[in-house]
Amino acid sequence: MSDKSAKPHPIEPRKAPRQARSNATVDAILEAAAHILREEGLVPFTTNAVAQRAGASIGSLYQYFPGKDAILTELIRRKRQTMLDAIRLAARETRSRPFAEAVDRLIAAGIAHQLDDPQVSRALEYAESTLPLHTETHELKMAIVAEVSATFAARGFSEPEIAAHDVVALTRGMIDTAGLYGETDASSLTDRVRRAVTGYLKTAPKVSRT
Amino acid sequence: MSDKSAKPHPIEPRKAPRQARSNATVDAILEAAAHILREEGLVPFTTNAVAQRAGASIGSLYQYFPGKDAILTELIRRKRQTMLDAIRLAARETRSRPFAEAVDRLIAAGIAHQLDDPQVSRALEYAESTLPLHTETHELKMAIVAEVSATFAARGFSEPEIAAHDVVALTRGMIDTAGLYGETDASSLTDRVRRAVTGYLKTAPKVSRT
DNA sequence: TTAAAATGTGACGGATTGCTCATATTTTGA
DNA sequence: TCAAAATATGAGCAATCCGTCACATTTTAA
Repeated sequence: MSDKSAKPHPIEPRKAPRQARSNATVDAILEAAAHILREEGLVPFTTNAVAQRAGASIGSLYQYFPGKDAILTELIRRKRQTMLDAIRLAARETRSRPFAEAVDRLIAAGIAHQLDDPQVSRALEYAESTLPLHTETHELKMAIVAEVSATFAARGFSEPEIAAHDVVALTRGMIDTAGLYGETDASSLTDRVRRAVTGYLKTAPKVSRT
Repeated sequence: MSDKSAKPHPIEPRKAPRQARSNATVDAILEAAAHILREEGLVPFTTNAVAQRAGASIGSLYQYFPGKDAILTELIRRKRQTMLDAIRLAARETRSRPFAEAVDRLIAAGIAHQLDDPQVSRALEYAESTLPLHTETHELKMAIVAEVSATFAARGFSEPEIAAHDVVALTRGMIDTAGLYGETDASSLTDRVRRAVTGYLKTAPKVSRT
């Protein structure tokens, strides 16, 4: 009856490390966090466990993070930034290359993001849905769609945003499934994803040349 | 140092209810479990919370389930059975219908499964990855692929398993993303998924008619 | 009717988790 | 050099959570 449901755990970091030593501590904490997510998952992911694994004291941990959710948030933000950078790089480096190559590079960026550390990715993915990060999530998706969309628009597709949205979604689906099955052959996966994307794009409307 | 990582929580139900009363209790527990997953997620999902919400005592709960994981497992199994039934029905009812209609029906079954109760679906999806259910997961995927594959084979595709695998994966990706965005317009989603599937299938090899 | 089986109850003990705080150590900057 | 700022420590408390167990109630079936 009471609002037990709302658990507004703080998300933002407490204070930024100012010295090299504390910087190392924060890094160690984040690495330990990723390690636990990778090896044991979200359930045994506790502040005490993270601190211990990081070789730091709980006190130190709480100096920089107000709780486990803040650690997860930081992990998510870093991973996202990495992927977005890769996608932007791929898009920009293939501006004047053949379309097929541009598509390949974008797919490769997405695959790298998910296939690298799939356990951690999956855990963070679910964690994200329980965190108040929806605004950021939306912004990220928008940024990704914007990049892909620009690439499509430059090649004459008339509804680049929709195409980008759907291409990203179906690519994600295939990549996730592959990760689930423990597929490690990126080239085979790339090949099949390319076929799906290409097939889909053939049905997408193009700007009519009058 | 010790193997704290392995937490082999029991998964199988303890005993089956024999009377109508206990049957109702088990149902209430499962409904309460779904409710908590839907409203609060995996973190506040505790045995005590489930029992309280179900209007049963913890003692009763532990009479039928050895722990929270067993409840999640049962939830997953029931949901899966429902979806598989729907897919089989769709496949069988469209055996002698136009191919486009068969594809639509299969897509609709998948969409219904995910768009109905997306919060619960997401929670169960992550939970599944932490449970020793991989064998069952694989069997389910095989069963689904088998149905879709049979449909494809009957229409002359020469690599129906691969096509089915990829179509299921990309469909899942689009549906999941839609669920994430809170899309509720099933018709729009169906339309876009159909375009993706159709586009992909156009690149799939067909049996050559000699 | 009645004994056995099935079912339901919830207080509670042991274990875990989140997190603080008083205190110790290191680094900085003047 | 040395006081202030930054950083690190970990015992320990409050708040859960899990899960059992002794006992009460209901249902079954002979």
